[in-house]
Amino acid sequence: MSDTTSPELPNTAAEGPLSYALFQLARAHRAHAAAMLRAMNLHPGQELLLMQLFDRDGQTQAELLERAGLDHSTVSKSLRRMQEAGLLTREPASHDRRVMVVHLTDAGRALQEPIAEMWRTLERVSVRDLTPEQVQEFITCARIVEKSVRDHGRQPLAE
Amino acid sequence: MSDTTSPELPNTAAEGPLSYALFQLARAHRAHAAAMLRAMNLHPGQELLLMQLFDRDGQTQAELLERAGLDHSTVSKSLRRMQEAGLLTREPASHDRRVMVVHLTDAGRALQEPIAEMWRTLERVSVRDLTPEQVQEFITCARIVEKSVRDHGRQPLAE
DNA sequence: ACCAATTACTTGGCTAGCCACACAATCGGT
DNA sequence: ACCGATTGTGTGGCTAGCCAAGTAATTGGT
Repeated sequence: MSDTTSPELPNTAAEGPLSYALFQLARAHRAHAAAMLRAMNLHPGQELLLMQLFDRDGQTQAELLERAGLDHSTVSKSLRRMQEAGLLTREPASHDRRVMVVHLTDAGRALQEPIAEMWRTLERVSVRDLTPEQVQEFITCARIVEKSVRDHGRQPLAE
Repeated sequence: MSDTTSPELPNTAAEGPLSYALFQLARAHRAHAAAMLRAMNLHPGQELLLMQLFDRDGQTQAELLERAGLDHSTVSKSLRRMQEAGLLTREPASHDRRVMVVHLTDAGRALQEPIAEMWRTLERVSVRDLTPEQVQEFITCARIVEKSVRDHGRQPLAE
């Protein structure tokens, strides 16, 4: 079985306690999600595009990459592999022959419930030792930090 | 400039609110770290190995991958590239010719302060809109969730 | 003393993800 | 009507990261 021991924290990590804790948590969390995704023959990241298609089938690649927040080349390659895997189809739009319209196949739609179950399981495990108040506070803080980081990207120093 | 708009959250994400918020936060956070690492000609992940070497120079690859929590092949390739970049040296140990002992070069050691500064900057941006109490609570919860996820990997169902 | 098991590392193969570049189709200004 | 700018997508190249298989050196059991 894989090594589940928490990594030793280097001294430099003390320069960013929250950042380093977040980084380690995210890796463990993502690894656990990846293991469940692999059980349904999906690679990490593919579920995000599928989830967008569950909400609205027939989106263009531009819409998908915008909503998923990914690079266009990443989406292009990932969709091609999922097409080869029989999860979706890609056809050029009639009105604009540049855009590729993406549709789920039955096999793709069949993953909706397994993916939802994956998120439920991941959530159940994650919040296992937290109080409901801690869960809410964590989510609130996560969104605040995410906004801070994103805004800083736009406006490096607004002082 | 890159797209800093927060991705649209799919309906399926509601199945795991904390998990999805964590996932989105981690991506934005990591992207910001990656941008700063790129400014010092480092790729994401390389700073983790360097930080271990800052703490103790002359470790073996086995020690490094254990402490960093990475796959041995990932470490092998990453160290080779950093060696080619002149950041470190790898030499077989005299007592056991299987093990590779890793030493920092001057160029590698020179990155200690820039990496520390990167973590400080990342931390400053991250906690910008949080109270000190929220920061502490977030770190506490992050460690609890990390432990829950790791333990679940070892012991899927202990009921 | 010898051979199997273990250990440390390397390599190959795959996908995610980014950037940079290329290309085709559409749009827009003149 | 034309030509430049923009938009949507694809491709190549790079690294991270995982798994699986392979190699070399050491250890251990008989």
